[in-house]
Amino acid sequence: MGDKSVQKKQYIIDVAAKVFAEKGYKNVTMKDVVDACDISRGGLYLYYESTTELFIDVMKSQFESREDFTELISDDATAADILLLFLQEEKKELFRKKGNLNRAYYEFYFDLRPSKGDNVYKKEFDSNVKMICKLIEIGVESGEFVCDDPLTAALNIVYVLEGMKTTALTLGVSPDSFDRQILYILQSLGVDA
Amino acid sequence: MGDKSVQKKQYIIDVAAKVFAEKGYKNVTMKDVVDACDISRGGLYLYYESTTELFIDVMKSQFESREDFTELISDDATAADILLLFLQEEKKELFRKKGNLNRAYYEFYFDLRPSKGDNVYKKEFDSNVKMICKLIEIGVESGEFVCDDPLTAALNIVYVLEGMKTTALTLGVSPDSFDRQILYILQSLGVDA
Amino acid sequence: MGDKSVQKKQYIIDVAAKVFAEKGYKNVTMKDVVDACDISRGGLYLYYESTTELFIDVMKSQFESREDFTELISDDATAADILLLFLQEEKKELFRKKGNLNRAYYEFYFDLRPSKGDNVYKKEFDSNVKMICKLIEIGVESGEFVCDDPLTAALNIVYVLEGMKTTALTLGVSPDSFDRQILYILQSLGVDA
Amino acid sequence: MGDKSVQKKQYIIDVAAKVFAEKGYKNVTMKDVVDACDISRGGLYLYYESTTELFIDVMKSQFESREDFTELISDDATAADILLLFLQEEKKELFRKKGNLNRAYYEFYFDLRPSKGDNVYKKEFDSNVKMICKLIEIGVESGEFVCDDPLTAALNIVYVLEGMKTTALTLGVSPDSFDRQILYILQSLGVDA
DNA sequence: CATGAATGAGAGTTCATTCAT
DNA sequence: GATGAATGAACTCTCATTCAT
Repeated sequence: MGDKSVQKKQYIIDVAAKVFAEKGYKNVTMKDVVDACDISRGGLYLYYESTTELFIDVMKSQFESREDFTELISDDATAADILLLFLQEEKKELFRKKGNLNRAYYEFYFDLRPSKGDNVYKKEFDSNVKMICKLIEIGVESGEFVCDDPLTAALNIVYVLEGMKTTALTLGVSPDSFDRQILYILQSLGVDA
Repeated sequence: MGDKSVQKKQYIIDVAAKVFAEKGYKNVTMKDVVDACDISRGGLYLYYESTTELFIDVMKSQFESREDFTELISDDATAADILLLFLQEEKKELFRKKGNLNRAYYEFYFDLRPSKGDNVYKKEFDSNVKMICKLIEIGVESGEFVCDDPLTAALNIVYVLEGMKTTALTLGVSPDSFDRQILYILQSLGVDA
Repeated sequence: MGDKSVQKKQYIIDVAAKVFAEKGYKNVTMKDVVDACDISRGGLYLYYESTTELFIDVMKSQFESREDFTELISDDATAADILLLFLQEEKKELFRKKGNLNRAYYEFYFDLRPSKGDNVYKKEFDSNVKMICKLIEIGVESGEFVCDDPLTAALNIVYVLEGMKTTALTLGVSPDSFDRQILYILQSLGVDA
Repeated sequence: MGDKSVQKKQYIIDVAAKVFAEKGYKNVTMKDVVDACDISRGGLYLYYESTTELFIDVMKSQFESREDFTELISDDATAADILLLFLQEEKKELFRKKGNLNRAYYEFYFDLRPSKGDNVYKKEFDSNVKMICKLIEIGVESGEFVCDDPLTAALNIVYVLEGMKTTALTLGVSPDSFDRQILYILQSLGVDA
C-alpha cells in the first residue's frame, strides 16, 4: 500500500470518526461511511471489510493523539495540580462540541467484549488508572494526599469518570455537577478545597 | 384486551427480557422475539409495534420488582448498614447469572436520549440518589458519617456504580474489585472499616 | 337471517358506504370497515366475505334510492325541462359534500370488468341512456329538439357526464364549467338557450 | 448514473409500462415489476423507490411519443379533416391490442389528486383542449364549423372522449359506437356528414 | 350469532458484499 | 486501484381469514 493509499486510509478514518461521533457505533453502516467519504462502495471495501475493522482504526487514531499526563509530573507541579489538570481535561472532552466518540466506544465494546487482540480501550483505561495511582502515591509521599489504597482510589476516580460519561449519554450531566464531583474526589483524598 | 391477553402480554415481556439480557437492545429484532416466544409474526404485533415499545414495558416490569431501601431505615439498622446492604444488592444484581439488562438499558438510552415521556431509568437513578442522600444525612446526624455535601456524595456513589456497570460490560470487573470500591466509598464517608 | 340481522347488515352497508366514499374501493380493507363499524373482525365475516361482496351491496343500496326521471314525463313538463332537471340532479350529485362514490365505482369496475352476474352500474347506465333517448324522441316529436339519431345523442350526453365525473376525480371540474356543458348539450339538440 | 444505467432505466420503464397496462396502477407491486424485469429485488430500488415514482416516468415516456396535431394544420387539410384525424387517433389508442394505460392513469390520479408538481395528465388534457379549440376557431373562420363557444365545444369533445375511455374500461364500448360519437360531434359543429 | 386473538402469506425496504469493467 | 451496478438475505409490517370460546 503506497503513500497515496495511506493518505486515503487516513482520510477515511477521519471522516468515519465524525460519522461515529454523530451516530454511535451500531447505527453506522458501510453505506453511511461511503456516503460521508464520497467514495465508491467498492472503494471502501478495498480498505475496510466492516465497520468493526474501521472503528478499531478510528479508536487507535483517537488514542494516539491523547496527552500523557505522566510526563507532566515535575517539580513545577504538585500531584494535586496534575490530577486536577487531568480531570479538567476529561471534562473538556466530555463536553466538547460536536460530540465525542464515547457512545460509539460503549456500543462497540458492548458488542465485542470477548475481545479481539488489541483492546485499545483497555489500554487507555489501564494507563489512566496507573497514571492516577502513581500521582496519588506521589501525592501521599509529598503529604498532599491521604490515602491507604492508591490503586483502589485511582480506580474509584476512573469509575466516577466512566459513570459520568455514560450518564451524560443517557440522562445528561451538567458541567457544574462535574465540577462538584472533582471537588469531592479531591476532598476524599484529603485535599482542603 | 381481556385477562388472557394480559397474561400473554406478561409472557411476552418475560421472554423478551431474557432476549434483551442476552443480546442487548440494538441487536434484538421483532423476529428474535417472535422466535423466542414461539408465536406468529403477526401475533407479536398485536401487542407491540416495535422493540422500543416492548423494551419500555420490559424496563417497567423490571423496576417494579425492585426493593425500596428507604423502607429499611429504622432503629434496628444504622445508615451505614443500610448503605452497605444497598451496595451489596447492586453487586448481586451486577454479577447475577444469565446476565442482567444493563447493556440493553444503555443501548436503549443512547439511542433515545431526548426521551419519551416517562423515563424509567431516570426515575430509578434519581430515586437512588435521593435515597442515598437521605441515608448520608441520617448518618451524618447520628455521627456515623462525615460529609459536607451529602447530595454530591450520593451522586458520587451512583456514578461509581454506573462506572462499574459499564466497565463490567466492556472490560470486566471482578467481585473483589467491587468490594474494594464499597470499602473506599464508606471510608470516604468517614467510616472506619 | 332474522330481522335483527337484516338491520345489522343495513348498518354495515351504510357505514361502509361512507368508508368507500372517502377512500375509494381499492384502498378499503375489511379492517377499515371493521374499525368504522366498531364490530368484531369475525362479526363482519358473518355478513360479508370480502370488500367486493360488500361493495356490491353498497351499490345496490345506492341505486335503489335514485329517482326515476321517466316518471316525471307528463303534460306539465316539456322534454327539455326534464332533461335539464336530470342534468342538474347529476350536477348536484357530482358536487355533493363529503364525496360521492364515483371513485369507488370506477375502481371497482376497472378491477372486475368481466363481470359477476348483476352489473348494477350497467343497469344504471343503460337506464339513463334509455330514459334520455326517450326524452329526446318526445322532444323531437314536440318540436323542442332537432335530432337525427336520438340514441347516439343520448349516449353522447351520458359520455359527457361520465367524462366530467372522472375529470372531477382527476383534474377537477368547476360547477360553472358543468353549467356550460349543460348549455352546450341543449344547444346541440337545437334548443335556443 | 452512466449511460448503461440510463438504458436500464428505460428498460425498466418499458417493461413496467406493459405491467401497468395489464394490471392497472393499484394492483402493481414492486415485486411484479421485479419479476417482469427479471432483476433482483434490490436492483429495482436502485432506480425507483416506489411504483408511484416509476409510474410517473412511465407516463412521461408515453406522452413524449404522442403526436402533435397542431402541426398538421396547414393549407392541405381542413380543420374538420384534422379533427377527424385526431378523433380517429384516439379511437386507435383506445382499441389498441394489449391494452392501453388508461386504467392505470385513472387509478393513479384518483389516488393522487392534490397532485405533485408536474401533472403529466393535466398537461395532456389541457393541450388537447387547446388544440381542439384552435381547430374549431379555424373551422368557424373558414366556414366549416358553426360554433358560438369554441372552448366549451372543445371541452365537450374531450369529455366525450374521457367518458368513452372510462366506459370502455367498465362496461365496454364498441368501435361502431365510437364512430357514431365522432359523427355526432361533427354534426354538432354543423358539419354535414 | 358474536368475539377478537392468532396465524401466515406476502409486500416493502435496506444493506453487506461481490464483480465485471 | 477504483467504480458502482447488481444481488440476495434478512427484517419490518399489514391484512385476509380462521377458530376456539
